Amino acid sequence: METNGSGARRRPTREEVRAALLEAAARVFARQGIDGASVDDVAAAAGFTKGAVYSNFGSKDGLVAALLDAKVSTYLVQGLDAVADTERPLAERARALGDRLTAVDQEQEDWTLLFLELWQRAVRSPGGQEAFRRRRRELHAAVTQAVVEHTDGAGIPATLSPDELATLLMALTNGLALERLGDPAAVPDDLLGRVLALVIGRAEPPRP
Amino acid sequence: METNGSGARRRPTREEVRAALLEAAARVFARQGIDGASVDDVAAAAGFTKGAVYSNFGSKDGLVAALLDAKVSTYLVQGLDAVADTERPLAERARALGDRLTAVDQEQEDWTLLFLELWQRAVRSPGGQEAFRRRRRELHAAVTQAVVEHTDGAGIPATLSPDELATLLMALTNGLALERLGDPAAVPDDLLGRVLALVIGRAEPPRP
DNA sequence: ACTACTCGATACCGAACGGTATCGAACCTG
DNA sequence: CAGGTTCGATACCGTTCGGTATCGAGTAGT
Repeated sequence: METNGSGARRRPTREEVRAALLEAAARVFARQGIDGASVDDVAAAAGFTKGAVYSNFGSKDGLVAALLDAKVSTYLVQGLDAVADTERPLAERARALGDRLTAVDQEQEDWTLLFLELWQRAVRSPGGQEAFRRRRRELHAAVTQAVVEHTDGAGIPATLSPDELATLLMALTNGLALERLGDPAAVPDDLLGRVLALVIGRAEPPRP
Repeated sequence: METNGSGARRRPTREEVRAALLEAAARVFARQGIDGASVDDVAAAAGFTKGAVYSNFGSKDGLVAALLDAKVSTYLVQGLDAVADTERPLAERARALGDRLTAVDQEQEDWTLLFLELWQRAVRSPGGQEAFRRRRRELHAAVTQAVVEHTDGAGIPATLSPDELATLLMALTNGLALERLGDPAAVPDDLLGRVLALVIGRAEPPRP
């Protein structure tokens, strides 16, 4: 099974190679852009050569698709986890959610940039549009359900359905991330949370 | 290309050529992406060849920069014009503004896509970052001032400063446009207007 | 230990692109 | 009409990149 230890050179597992390539792709693509980075660049950043990429992913598009899959699922998990604790009052929960999403955006810095580019590619490519929209709907549905569970019975404004609230939440998160990309200082850390609390807790008076 | 009334072949003005190239660039870049479209493609779409582009803009980046300038100013004019009429009540004005911005996004369809790509480029390029941030601040300042003028004395929530309201407005517009890009049906036309009215007119009760 | 197989490394190809040098026709000027 | 200038058309170059065919070291089965 393994000729590990001292002396013998071990060949990395296929999974190890895959993971290393994906991680390198995320870094390099985010920094240089997907079109701006060559397959050689990505492979080299992972300590391999082109051959490894084509052996594992078939094409550059295959690598991009795999990266999209990995990242989107990560995003969904993060989002759901952020709204997991159903203990505190609603407005406070909204504020916590905003802070959490903001923190995610900030710690992953250039991931936003890559996310935008993946979005563009998906919209532009004829085949990818369908798959992307399916993923998008899944995420939307998950967020909507979470919204329903959290706001059930609470005094949220009737002007916004849970469905629309989910859309608003996603749009706001992405929009603020975009804004922060252009000018990090222009977007306070707690802005998202305050806006969410404002929209959600409309029935309650503001407590300074 | 065109024959004049007197029978002689007329050469188009330099300004005509410039305008035609910019218009073609907006179309072609939006559809194929900036990196995805060659200088030949753009020139051909305008009825010219590469030579015209390099004679007028010096480089592909020069063309992109000129296009950015033209489009951003258009955007600002549209936005300011949308909030121009200061007659109607505030909430109603907010709703009208939302509808107007939404309409702009919809009629220019793939402009959003191009806008995103320009944004990316600006953030990524070392020199462009500064110029882009300057433009961004100008736009933000203009929007902030408009917000101050419109909400002066009205009962807007103290949780959001005019500055933050401007950021929120821009982020929301872009975020919803992004969302609509992925799934046009998921974003109702009047959502932006309703949310704005909700945030702005927090003091007033909702009128169905 | 021999053999068959896996899979990344290497060398290479054809195409596409940005950019440039040059050419020639359309326009000024006198 | 003549000479000069502008400016887009054309041909061409160097480079880069995605993709492929092939090779060879490491691995597993017997």
